Amino acid sequence: MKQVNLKEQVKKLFEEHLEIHQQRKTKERFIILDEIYSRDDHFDAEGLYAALKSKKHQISRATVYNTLELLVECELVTKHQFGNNLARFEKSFGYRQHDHLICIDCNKVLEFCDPRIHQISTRMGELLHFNIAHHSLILYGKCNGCEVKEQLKGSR
Amino acid sequence: MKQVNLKEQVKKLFEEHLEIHQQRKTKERFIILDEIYSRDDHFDAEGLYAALKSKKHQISRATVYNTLELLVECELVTKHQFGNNLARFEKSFGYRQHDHLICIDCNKVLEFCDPRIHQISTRMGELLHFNIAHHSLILYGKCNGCEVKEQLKGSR
DNA sequence: GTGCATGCAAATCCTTTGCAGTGAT
DNA sequence: ATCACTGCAAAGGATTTGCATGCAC
Repeated sequence: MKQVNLKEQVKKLFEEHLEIHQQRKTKERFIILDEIYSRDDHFDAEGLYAALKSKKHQISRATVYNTLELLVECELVTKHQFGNNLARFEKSFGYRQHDHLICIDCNKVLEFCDPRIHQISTRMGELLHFNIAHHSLILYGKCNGCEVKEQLKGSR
Repeated sequence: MKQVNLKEQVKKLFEEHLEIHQQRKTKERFIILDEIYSRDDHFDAEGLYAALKSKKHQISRATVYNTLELLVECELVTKHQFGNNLARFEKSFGYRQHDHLICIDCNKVLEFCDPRIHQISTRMGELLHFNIAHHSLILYGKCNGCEVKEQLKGSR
């Protein structure tokens, strides 16, 4: 039942955020939030739109973009730019802060944590007089599978 | 005369790269390389195109994009995605590897170095069986100036 | 009822592509 | 002389915007 509780929690948080900012609690917004917290990947706006459509929800692209922005603002969703110019998103409530590792061949995304990143962030903020809000660390490389595939191709 | 030597060095490196890959040494390519190594900022493709135009060089956008890609391939230029979906570039030969700190209000870019990032990169590569090629670490925050400005606005 | 949010389509921004002409090899 | 590279303009993909309609308040 952990899933259910998580969804209820984020829904409550979203409602609070909307109330505080005097924004409306439309059904579209909650359908989108629910869909995002049903997924477990790094999706893009178009993919989310398609998923909603396939579930017979008539929600426009504009609303998808609009709601994603709202959810990023209230920190229930995180936005990433993984190299290509296509924004990717992931749910962010209830998960430990983490960073990403991406395969430059197959685009597979892995996650990892390292406390040193937070240390670096804090230290550099102090040193350079910046009030750090968040960060993005992406390691680009080739995953084992793609590495092997390439070697096979090379030796042909 | 350090500048001149640097420009000569990168020109030589670019020529070698072109020869090895059997690509042509066109004057446009060298004009673009020279312009990039005359700058000292994080520019975008359009800005580079505009700079060339203002210097009376008739170089098309297509060639600018094409050459940037070439220069990224031979590692004379680095490409970044700083949040928004607009690629930014900087010269990368002769400079220590570094990461970036960006003001989310005024877009100011600062640079910093921390050896721990390389350690993290190596460690995670081993742990997750990735052959890491490069990384991107961006710290987002507010610079002192913007921070002060905001406080003034708040207390009005 | 008021006016914010939606849906739709058009507009915009950045980047890539197709193609005819040019110039490096 | 060949054919990779260029310039141009059109296409493309992601995102934003304008406006009429709908619905949360």
